[in-house]
Amino acid sequence: MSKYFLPILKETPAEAQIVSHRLMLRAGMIRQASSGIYSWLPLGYRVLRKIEEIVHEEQIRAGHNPMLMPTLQPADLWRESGRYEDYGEEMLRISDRHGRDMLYGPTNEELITDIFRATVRSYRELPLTLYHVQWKFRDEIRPRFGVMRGREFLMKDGYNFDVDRESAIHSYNRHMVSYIRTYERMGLKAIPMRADTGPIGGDHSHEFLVLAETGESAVYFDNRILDLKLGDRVVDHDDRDVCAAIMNEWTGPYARTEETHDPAAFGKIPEVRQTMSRAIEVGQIFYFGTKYSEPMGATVVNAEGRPVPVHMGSHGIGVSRLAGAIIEASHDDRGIVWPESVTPFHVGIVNLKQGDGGTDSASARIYELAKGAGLDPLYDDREERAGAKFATMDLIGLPWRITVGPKGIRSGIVELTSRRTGETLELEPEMAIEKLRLAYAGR
RNA sequence: CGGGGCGUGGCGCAGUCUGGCAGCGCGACGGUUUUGGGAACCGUAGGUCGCAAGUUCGAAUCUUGCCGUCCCGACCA
Repeated sequence: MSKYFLPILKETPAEAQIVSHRLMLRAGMIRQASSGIYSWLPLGYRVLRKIEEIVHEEQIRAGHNPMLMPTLQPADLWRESGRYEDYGEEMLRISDRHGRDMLYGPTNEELITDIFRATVRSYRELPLTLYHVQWKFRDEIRPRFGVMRGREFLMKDGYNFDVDRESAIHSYNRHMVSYIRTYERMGLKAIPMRADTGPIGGDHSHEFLVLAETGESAVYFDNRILDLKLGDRVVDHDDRDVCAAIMNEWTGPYARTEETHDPAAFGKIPEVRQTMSRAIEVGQIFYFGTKYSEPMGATVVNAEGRPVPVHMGSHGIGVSRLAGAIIEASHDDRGIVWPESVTPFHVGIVNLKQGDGGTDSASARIYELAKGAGLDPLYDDREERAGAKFATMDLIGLPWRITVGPKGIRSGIVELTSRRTGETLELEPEMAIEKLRLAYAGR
């Protein structure tokens, strides 16, 4: 820690209104550059990358192709789809030195469709799903809540291309499955809810919402949906029936946002299961048919040899927003409580008596043992009192802490403490590392 | 865009009404004593008081304009 950049704040910055924003600032994860635009400091950047990595793994598992498109796009493509005017003030428009109209991409349907139409000719090259994780800019009227509603934000956005509606619906269902697993892995209970389609358009859409007091959306649902779990279920993402069954399982119980809420249908649920809450939107999937492929001429030749516009869908996960959403869902009065899967470090090592030969060498050895076991440790080797070190560890929310004290180390014992439960075990260092290795296995 | 705040050292704030040496707490740095839940003492550094113009002998303070930022509303894949 003496070599790390971790600017902890004892006092809460005045501008932060919600708990995730306060904790991210206090834990030195982010720093505001301007309204709705943030720098990700080393600790925050670690979390952001872990979230992004889980997103990638689950996309690739579902058979989707990672790529990277630019943030700056030519305006002409957007004129072609008709959205250059439609998108309005929320789109940041820029011109280059030659006076060409450019824009900072708020989404990528136009660009991906342009790539597709230039390269794909036959239905035999379908189905195809391309995605990337890239920074977006939407010039919100009023950014707020830190990274939860920023203007610049990191988003995974994907686009599927299918020969007909039936295939595209399978792509939709497959995305539902991959998204459910993605959120589960982050320790979140994200509920798919029927959604409005907004300016992206289309007639088939679900949003994924994480329950949180501070959420911007009011939601209504049958609490049976909270019991659903994908867990370790092995899923063949190419199997239409399997994906459709999971889709039906998760969209069976009533779950709607304010915008699509149907009080009559909600009223038919047994009263004890009727639940109202606030929630944070962390993703959305759409099927929009030929909305972009028709005006932009993205066609393939079908099995009968005739050109047909491809059926498309798009899907988004708010990667940077998730960092905030996870904190909203997992914190206590002392600080953040990271799920094992996204924690910036696996274990914090607290040397209670810095400068004591016994604790110094034991702490250094445990640090090396942890690294040898494939773990990321953070060693608090600062000349601070124990209380300050504990408070820092609690604030930054690492799931585990190893405490190295002079009394214990004389008999070769350290303490392994869970951030979530506070439970403490007294163990030899090797045993503590072994327990951690098992706790993180598969994450 | 409408309404309401705020802008003074890294952070949190007082000082502005009523013009007169730019302050407090935390943090940082150095030293000493400490070390099992945010230590104590001594010392040090750090400020174009958001920017510009104006009024005045004199402006953080008054006037005007601008900028930034936060909150409520409208907006929001």
